[in-house]
Amino acid sequence: MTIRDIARLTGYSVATVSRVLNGYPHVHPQTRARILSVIQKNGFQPHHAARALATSRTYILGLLMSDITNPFYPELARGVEDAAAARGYRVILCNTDGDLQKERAYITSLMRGHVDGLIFASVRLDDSFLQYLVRQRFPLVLANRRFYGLPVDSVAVDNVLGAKRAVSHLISHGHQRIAHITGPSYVSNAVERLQGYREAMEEAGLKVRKEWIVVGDFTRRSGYEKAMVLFSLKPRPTAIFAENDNMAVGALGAAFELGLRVPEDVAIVGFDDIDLAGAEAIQLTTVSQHIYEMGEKAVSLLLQRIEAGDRRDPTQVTLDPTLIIRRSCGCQRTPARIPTRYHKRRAQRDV
Amino acid sequence: MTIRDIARLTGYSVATVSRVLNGYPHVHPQTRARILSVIQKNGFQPHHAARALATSRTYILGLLMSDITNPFYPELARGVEDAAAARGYRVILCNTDGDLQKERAYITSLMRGHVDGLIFASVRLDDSFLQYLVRQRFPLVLANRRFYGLPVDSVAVDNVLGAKRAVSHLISHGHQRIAHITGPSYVSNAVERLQGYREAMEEAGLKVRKEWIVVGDFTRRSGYEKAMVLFSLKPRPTAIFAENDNMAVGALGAAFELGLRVPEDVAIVGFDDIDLAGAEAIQLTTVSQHIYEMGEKAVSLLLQRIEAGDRRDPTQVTLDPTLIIRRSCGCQRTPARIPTRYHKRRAQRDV
DNA sequence: GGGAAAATTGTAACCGGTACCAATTTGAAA
DNA sequence: TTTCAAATTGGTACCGGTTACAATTTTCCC
Repeated sequence: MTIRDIARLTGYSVATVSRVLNGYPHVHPQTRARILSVIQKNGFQPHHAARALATSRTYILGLLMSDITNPFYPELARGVEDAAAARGYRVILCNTDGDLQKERAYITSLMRGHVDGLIFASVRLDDSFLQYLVRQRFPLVLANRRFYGLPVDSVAVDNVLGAKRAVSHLISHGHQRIAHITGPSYVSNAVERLQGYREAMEEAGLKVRKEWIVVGDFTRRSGYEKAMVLFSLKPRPTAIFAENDNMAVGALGAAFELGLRVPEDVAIVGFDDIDLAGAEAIQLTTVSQHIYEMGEKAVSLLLQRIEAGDRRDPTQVTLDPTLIIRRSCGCQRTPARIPTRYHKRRAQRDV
Repeated sequence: MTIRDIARLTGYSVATVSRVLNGYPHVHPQTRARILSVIQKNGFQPHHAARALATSRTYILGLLMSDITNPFYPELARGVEDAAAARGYRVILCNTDGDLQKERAYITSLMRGHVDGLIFASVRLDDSFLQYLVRQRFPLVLANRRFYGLPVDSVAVDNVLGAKRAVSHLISHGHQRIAHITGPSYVSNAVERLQGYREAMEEAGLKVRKEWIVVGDFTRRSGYEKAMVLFSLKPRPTAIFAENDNMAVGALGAAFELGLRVPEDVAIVGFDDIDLAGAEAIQLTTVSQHIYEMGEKAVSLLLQRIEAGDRRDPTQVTLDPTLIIRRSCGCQRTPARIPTRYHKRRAQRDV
């Protein structure tokens, strides 16, 4: 069933049918009604590829991320997908594992008649290739990553401010030995959050011992391992600020394993506010970077770029980080355990 | 830069260039070399939409799921994406929120020249529409869901067996009052897992009290709430088998909030083995349904269907559920806490 | 050297829409 | 009634590939 079939069935030309399909003016209401009813009756749908070829618009966006399995991304992807769907766009998902080869392969393949624009979520990508893309004027936007000195749209939180808020909160709880799990130095987020940590400490007149700063890689595993290192320090830090929730949850696990109570023995604060952070069993205090909104915003920037082309100046959107207070910082205590006596009794009854 | 440009630059015809692009035989090695070098030099990439229109193959798959934010799906999506990418396919992500309208809208739009096939991950979809799709012979496969009586490819675990293994394990720990958080009865997984629970109890000669079976909706929140209900029962169940990890984690939170130790006061077992279940802070014993492999398998079934058409009989792949033993079932104890004395000392030094 | 088969290459008609331009019809003013 | 602009509709050349078929060249064997 093609547009020509509809033309034949209705007795009109393909041009008129096309006009009806696209809601153009200069079509007699009666004609429109007749054609629409035939379209309806036959369940006709315009062919995507044909339309894309003719208009050179696919209404598909490409979303590149390192790994959807990392709990940060599903929420971003959801924000992107919802915003895209609301404006008639579909989303192609690409996992690159932070592998430059994969990134480039995806990009070059997607650029040619595949997608109308690309969203790079915390993508690595060397300067030269990104520069090349920008010069090509292919619509793209960076999310959760900055690239200074290049005229490109981007969305990210104010990382320095977010980190400062987290650390200041810990300080307000009376903590002085605050350790920090940072990320690889080639990630702009890591650098900025580390800076925020330093500034907050300095402004409070606290000095930072260098063994308090350990480098993770944003995985839960690395958070666990690095926290283990921190917990072996003497004197032990009384609080940890981890640069993402993943690592904070790992640190939580390390504390648990050592029998340290959170927040009584050690306070922990994360960054991101992934969904899990709010779980009753976790209750992680963290800095929200409004991941979902970041996804939405990335789409709206991208669509502006697609529709307005390079008549627009590149804009850098900065989201305001907000501290989400839960249990792990010390604002709420750990629930008391049911006394052992009670358990003994119950156990006896069981037998 | 089109194929005609390459033809002009090399002096050959578009047909020959096309043959080179597609690696067809009957091209002189020298010709191939020359054309390839020109393609290389100009960074030519064939236009996706044009190729799709000509061949009526898009090399895109559609993946429908309720919500990528649900921790079950990212891993599935990753399995799908990896398997697809390995065979030259891209994946379009669709969040339907289990909304039948959205599902149908996505499907009808994607079917026309958009994707070569669809993967329905635990999709609701009424019988009639699914039947219609099957009759249309559009390539599709069901993942994490069965549809009995319809000739359609599908992948799923053996839910009954998985549930039995989970419950039997709890029984082997000496539990007798084992409660169960099930899912909505319109979900085939829920029905089957509930059946497995019943069978395991029955085979062990344990009777099931009806208040031990509570209905959740697979969200963490519902796991939390239903566990709270279970914990208020007298006598309190000594173990809970939740039908997915999400709800099990919710139950963990409820236990924590009431000061109940897991596994000493209450054992908890989940289903799925999402990534989080292995976190040190959670350590959830669960039944793995090999989510990643499920995604891979779904793709391989779908591609077979796409390539072989209806010459293939529909196949139902059943994955073997394996019990992943961690802490929450009672095989490992909760680490002892560092004595309070020690904390006091530390606190004094702090001031 | 002749002739058939195989190898190589070219021509042009699709695929299913869109959109420019022209043709025709309609409506209103003159 | 004539005239002209606006409204409506049709014809057809694209978009950028693929591929059936034809044409040409080369290879091989007797």
